[in-house]
Amino acid sequence: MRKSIKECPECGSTTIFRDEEKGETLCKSCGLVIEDKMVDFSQEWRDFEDDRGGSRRRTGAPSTYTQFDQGLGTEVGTTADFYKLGSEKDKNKFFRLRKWHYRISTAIERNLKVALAELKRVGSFLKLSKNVEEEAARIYTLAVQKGLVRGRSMESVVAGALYAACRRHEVPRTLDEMGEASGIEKKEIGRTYRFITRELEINILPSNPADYISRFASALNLSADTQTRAVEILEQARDIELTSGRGPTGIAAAALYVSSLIHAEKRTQREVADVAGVTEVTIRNRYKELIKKLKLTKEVEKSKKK
DNA sequence: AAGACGAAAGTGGTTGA
DNA sequence: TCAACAACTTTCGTCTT
Repeated sequence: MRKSIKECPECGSTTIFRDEEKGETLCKSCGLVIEDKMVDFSQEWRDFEDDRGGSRRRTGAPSTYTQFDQGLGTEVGTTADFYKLGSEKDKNKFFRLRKWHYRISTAIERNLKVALAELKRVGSFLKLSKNVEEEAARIYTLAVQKGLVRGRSMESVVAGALYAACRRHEVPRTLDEMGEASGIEKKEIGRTYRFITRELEINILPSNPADYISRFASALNLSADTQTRAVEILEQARDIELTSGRGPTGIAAAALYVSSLIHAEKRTQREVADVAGVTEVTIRNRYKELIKKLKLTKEVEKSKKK
């Protein structure tokens, strides 16, 4: 959750008013809109918890973040307001604020329009669900409002937001895949990803190797049995703390490799390495650890003889 | 001949002084 | 801010099937 502003940056007074309904934070003494298009953190309009309906606060269609301004816009005052102002000083201030607000909001809108198109493109390339795209769009919007795009390419922030959204929804894509889809170098995506999650205080659980299994397995045409076995192996590995500190894709790949040996559906290290985006060497290292620590040697030998 | 294995050197990121 | 460090990669030679 974001910090609330205490003083008006324009006039320094402390008469900050947060209008939840309009989604704006403004200064009552000079009228500056400090922040608009706030994110509504209140109750969702859907409510599956119980039937009382008391917590169902919002009605109507949910606003969407994949629409560039969520169908809402703001403007500072109108000319009618202008004649209520007395002094020359106030009038000048009025115009200045109006002008700046206009510039800022149109800039943001232009940016979002382009960025969200890019986001949808990359999202559909990666076959991401609508939910994930929404989440990514929300993250991106926040990033723009906080001015985090400055000094970074828009595309890389889009990619970072998508990556973060994937992680939150536990449908991880690797940085390599994200890079391929967006045309941004993976280290750049990693950097912006880390930057925006830190700045926006989004905390993300370290990704779970098991989340990768099904995708890798289907890329390798492995049976469901092999897949579930791989997940079991991962669980055992996690219990003896083999997984912490290691790259999740490497572990997932090794577990899948071992499992493929046990189920006599052998894939070469090369093949597994390619779909997982790691090298054979990493698979070998993880594989050795798994075999040794989990005492799987027997099982592998057994199925070899068949 | 292809795949598996392992050693050695290099890379990018994290951490702690 | 810099150096130490762990994880991972690249490269390459050797062994196994």
